[in-house]
Amino acid sequence: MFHKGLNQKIIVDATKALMEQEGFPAFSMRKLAEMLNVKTASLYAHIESMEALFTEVGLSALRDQWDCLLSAIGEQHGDAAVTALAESYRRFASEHAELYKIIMQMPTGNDAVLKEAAAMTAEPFIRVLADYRLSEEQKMHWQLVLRGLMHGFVSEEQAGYFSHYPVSVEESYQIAVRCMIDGLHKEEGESNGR
Amino acid sequence: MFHKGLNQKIIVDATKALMEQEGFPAFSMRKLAEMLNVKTASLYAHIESMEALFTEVGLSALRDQWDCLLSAIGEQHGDAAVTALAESYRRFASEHAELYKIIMQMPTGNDAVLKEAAAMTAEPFIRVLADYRLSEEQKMHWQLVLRGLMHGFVSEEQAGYFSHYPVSVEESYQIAVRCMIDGLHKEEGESNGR
DNA sequence: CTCTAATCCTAATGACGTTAGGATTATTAT
DNA sequence: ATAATAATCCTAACGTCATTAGGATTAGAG
Repeated sequence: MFHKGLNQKIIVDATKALMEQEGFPAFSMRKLAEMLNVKTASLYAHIESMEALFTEVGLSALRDQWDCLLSAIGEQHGDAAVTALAESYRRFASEHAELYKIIMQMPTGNDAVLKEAAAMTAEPFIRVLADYRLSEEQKMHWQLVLRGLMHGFVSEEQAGYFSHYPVSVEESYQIAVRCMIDGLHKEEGESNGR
Repeated sequence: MFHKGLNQKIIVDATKALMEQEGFPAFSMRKLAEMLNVKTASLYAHIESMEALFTEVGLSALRDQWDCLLSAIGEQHGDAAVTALAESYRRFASEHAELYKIIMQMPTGNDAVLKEAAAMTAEPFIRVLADYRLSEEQKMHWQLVLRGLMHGFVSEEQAGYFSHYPVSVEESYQIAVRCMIDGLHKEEGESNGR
């Protein structure tokens, strides 16, 4: 049985499926090859290394996240758009916890990949902040602030540090997001788009 | 050469040193054994497994963090205490980036360990929030909010997602912390320690 | 001074990622 | 149609990894 029609896209998609199913730490080239009814060595005709594969998987997952966030924002603007972004950000991360881990582990090392990943991550936040009367520099700051908050919340939650708390984590998240929105308005008021 | 006086504390300390020096992913039992002038197998007389070792290392790192944060807060109160906590949180994470990764990777699985880790992580935040006129439930929410923000910021920074930005990340962090403090005061005003 | 328990070693196992080189099939040029 | 070329997948092997079993050596208790 030769020429089974293997290619990079098939391998990347299978890797994503395997990781979502068994978890990121349990992944191995052997299991991936078994899943594709192929010997492990055959994979190396289409990918350079496992690390390179992880990069491709990360970029693919990042595109999934990008789609999810942008479609959640839709045609909304201002506070509603921020709220929608925050809600969909947390939902994507919890529904694709393993892929989310890869996204966060990916950019170490390769600078070109880092820039592509950073741009894709930033876009939904840039879009949502466009409606606020802030300078470009302020928007940049608030982009980092929003991303930090959302990622941090999701990350602590996934690590398990927020379990066993006698309060609704969902509600905590909403408090945080509302706090950010208040902060955005305060900043708008203090310096009218200087 | 027998009976070299190996014990768990020595192994844990050496692991921390090795990780801080060469990074978390580069760690191996071989290197650890070499560092201690011992064969790899000998380590297993004092630790159950590598994962168990990681747990001990994580708890030890968490104690280091606990010391660092509490001494930074010192006798300060209110907004000054929150600011000091935020500043020291970010500093500890950047000075001990590899240990910080372990802290965040540790609690998966073992529930007893998770509770100990969660309690130790929470304490500095609980102390800082004690000065605000808020209900216990509100304090709980804001503890999660503050932790989420600080961790998220630090984590994105370490992953590399905040590099190549034409603004001072330090300043972004201060904006975020000030926003949180404003939020705390607003919450105090709306419901006087209900 | 002997017995026991702890300590450390040698040796081996199985899983892992990765590479080299050969066999087989598809594609292209004649 | 057929020969030359390229792509695809395989077998086999290597070195590294964490981990375990069992034996040799040493320290401390009776």
